Amino acid sequence: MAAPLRGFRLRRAGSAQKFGVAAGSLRGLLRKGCRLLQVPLAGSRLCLYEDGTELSEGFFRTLPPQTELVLLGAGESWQGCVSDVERLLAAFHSQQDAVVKAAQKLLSDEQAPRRQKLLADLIHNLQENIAAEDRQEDSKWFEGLESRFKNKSSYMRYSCESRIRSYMKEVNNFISNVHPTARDAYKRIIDLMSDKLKSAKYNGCYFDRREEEAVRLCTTEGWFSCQGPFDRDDCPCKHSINPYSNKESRILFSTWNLDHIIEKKRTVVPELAEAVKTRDGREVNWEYFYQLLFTIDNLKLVHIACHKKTGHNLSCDKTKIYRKRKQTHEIS
DNA sequence: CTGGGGTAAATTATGACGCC
DNA sequence: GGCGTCATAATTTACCCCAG
Repeated sequence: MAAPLRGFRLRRAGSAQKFGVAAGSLRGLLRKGCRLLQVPLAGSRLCLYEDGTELSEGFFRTLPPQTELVLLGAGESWQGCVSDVERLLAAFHSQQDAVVKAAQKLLSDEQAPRRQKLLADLIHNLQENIAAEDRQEDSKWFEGLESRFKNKSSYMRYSCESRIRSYMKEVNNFISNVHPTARDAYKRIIDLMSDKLKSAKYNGCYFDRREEEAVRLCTTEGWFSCQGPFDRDDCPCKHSINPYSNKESRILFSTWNLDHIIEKKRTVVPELAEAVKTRDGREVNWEYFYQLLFTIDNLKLVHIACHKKTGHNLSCDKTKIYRKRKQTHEIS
């Protein structure tokens, strides 16, 4: 059941030359348009010439024939043909590019490290695109990332999830060190923790700027501040970073650590194993250990300079290792 | 054939420890 | 004091598997 063909007027973002193309679906129109205008299909989209609205399959079906469209390649964008604000922004953008180019030219001949750094930082700061969220708005940000990542927030979310997942993996790996008689009980706790983690989506919310303020570690713009060494309340150096701003910041952010205040490997996991081994009829308060391992109750986001790798010499709260006895629980 | 999930190996930095 | 080795902390990368 092929949909009837309808004609449209296509052009590239930079050109006034228009082409007539007929298709019955958005996919078909994209395919034909890309072939005709010699644009790689991957990452290409169509939007209204009028105001830049991007076409979805559903929206496409509502369009009258001969609608004026712009065919965008990966990373290109079209803001629409009219708005004064858009013109102003476009003008500003082209100026900014000129400034960046000039700075880059100066930088290429610069020998003195200090001036090199100043220029590089300037370029770096001008090339931010913090507001952009989707791949097509800021394709540079996504360079080197797998194609499945469609917007910045979901990638940042993913990167947080994988960090947290690796903590769970470490709890798993510790099984071999758990006393044989305690292994089954330890495994049961692993299962409980895994389920809770899954339902919490591996706490990916920490890095996701779209999340509610209460659960994210950044501002709505994506700014993260270093929370300082594990044994201080603040960061003496006032480190901050916005991994959403550009590729370099994104990569740099991966050197920031989620530091366990009470250390995971040296303390929390061994103490959990010990608690399981010597529980002696009591019920291990696995949710306390969950907090210590996977939540910001015990995690600090720190710049690498504030990440002390020395022993923290902290131990778990002994009063929280086991559940209160059943009786007291039932009375309350 | 892509997206989602998982994992093993590689990478980088640093502290701890013993030895000469 | 300097050196090699091992352990620890944290992440990235490439790769595999499975479902739709």
